[in-house]
Amino acid sequence: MNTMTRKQRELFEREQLILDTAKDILNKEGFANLTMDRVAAEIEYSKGTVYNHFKNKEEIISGISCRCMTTLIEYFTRAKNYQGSSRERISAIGVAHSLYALLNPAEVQNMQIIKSQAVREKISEEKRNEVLKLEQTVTGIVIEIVMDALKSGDIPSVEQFVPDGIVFGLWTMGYGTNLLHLSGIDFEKLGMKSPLEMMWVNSNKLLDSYNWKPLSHEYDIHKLHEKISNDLFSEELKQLENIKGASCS
Amino acid sequence: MNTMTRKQRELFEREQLILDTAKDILNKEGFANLTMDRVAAEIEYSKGTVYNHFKNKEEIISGISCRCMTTLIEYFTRAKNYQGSSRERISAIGVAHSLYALLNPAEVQNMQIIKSQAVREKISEEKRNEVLKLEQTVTGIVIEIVMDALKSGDIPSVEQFVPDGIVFGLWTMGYGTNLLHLSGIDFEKLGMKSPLEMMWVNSNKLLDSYNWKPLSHEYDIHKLHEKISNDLFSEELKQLENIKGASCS
DNA sequence: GACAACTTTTGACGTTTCGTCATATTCTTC
DNA sequence: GAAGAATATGACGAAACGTCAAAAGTTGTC
Repeated sequence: MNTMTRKQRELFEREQLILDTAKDILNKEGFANLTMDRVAAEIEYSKGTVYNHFKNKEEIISGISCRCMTTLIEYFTRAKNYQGSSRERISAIGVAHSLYALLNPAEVQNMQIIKSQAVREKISEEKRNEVLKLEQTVTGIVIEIVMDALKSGDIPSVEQFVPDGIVFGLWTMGYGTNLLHLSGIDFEKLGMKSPLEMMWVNSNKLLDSYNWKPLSHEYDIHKLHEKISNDLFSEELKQLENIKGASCS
Repeated sequence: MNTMTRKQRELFEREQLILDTAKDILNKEGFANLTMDRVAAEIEYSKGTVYNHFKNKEEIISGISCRCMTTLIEYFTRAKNYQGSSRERISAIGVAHSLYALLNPAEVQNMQIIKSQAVREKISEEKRNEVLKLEQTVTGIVIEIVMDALKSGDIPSVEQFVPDGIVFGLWTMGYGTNLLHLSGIDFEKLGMKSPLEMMWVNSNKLLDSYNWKPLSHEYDIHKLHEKISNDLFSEELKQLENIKGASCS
């Protein structure tokens, strides 16, 4: 039995339709072309109806962002549950992040938009907390892995603030990488490795410097990356191939 | 003799006035209240005149951002010219970044805004390149220090892509930290160190992992932080004290 | 199935802001 | 001081936002 009445279901589905439509416009035509009238026209309801669902444009953005983060959380959860050493599991988080960024470049941008003050300041307390909570879920997953590593002794617990330091380090590198990715610099042309590759190397170095065993010189980090990709994200890898293939032809 | 005519000087000064005014509004009342009419009223010129200087609102933001980056570049240059080991000089970059973020919290936000797609897509090619060029100046300074360290042997040049990796790592951590700083999470309340402190620790760990001598266990990183602050940024430290004092009373 | 009470949808409307442009004003030069 | 160039002005049209009274639809009751 469904817990929702038909009415509620309809409402919920329309909400998704609005988000889908808005996301489409956003991806295809950019933030400037995302207007309430446009969304209303596209879903073939009146503007008032759209406003019944979302108090303003910014809350639609927020809604899109939340759905994006839900996908990310799904990836991260898979990584957390990876069968392997704690170091492999935290590495899987890195792989998850990369794959997510590659598969959903537009979503990475969206998550950027919602972080800008202009959008943030127009969103209701409630919605802001929703985003915050999802963000905490994400960091929560990472913290769990770090805690496991501390308990099992894979990380020596000599220093204080180790978990925070590691999570903070990975978090900042991840977001910074996304930001750089959007900044319009073509790294390959400058003779640099791709941002995601550099991030993979650097986050491994960071983990090493926290003495998270086994240290990366004891194995091949690129092979591990491949192994995790295949083990956990084979489906996503295929999708990626399709996208790449399509954009080349 | 001045190279500009009086007319040009007036124009230039008005441009600065517009930027000052806009920055004030932005800081005090947020992005939403920054309107062209408002700026025009405040500087006591007509809207058309404002549009003579800046093609649209976004270009004003861009202008503010450029001025902010110029300040940052000044700080970074001071750090680069610090008399000491290469490791101390790169550390000075970290100190410069922290101090900058503490002294100009609003500017950090502004630089965030300009990175958002919504603003970016409305800025002319020309202005976008101006920002890009400043950004390259910033990274250029850091790269110079890394190169010096490689030449002097402070970093062993075993691996390829070392300079890019280091710059990329510091860059992403820096921007990520700024982002986190704005995200509205109160770290102290969560029992964590402040973002800037965590960044300081993590970036030192990153430098260690690239084997940048002397490694941080050979000295006290917190004392070094203090020393650099006093040597290079005593004026800025005083300003900081004033701000803190004011906000407590 | 008729009626009342309640919910949802609609789109016209007032408001704000943007960015333009014809006109007015000021400045420069001869 | 007049002609011509440069600059400033603010009224104006267009585009979006967000609201709200009225219309349409739904549900429950007799």
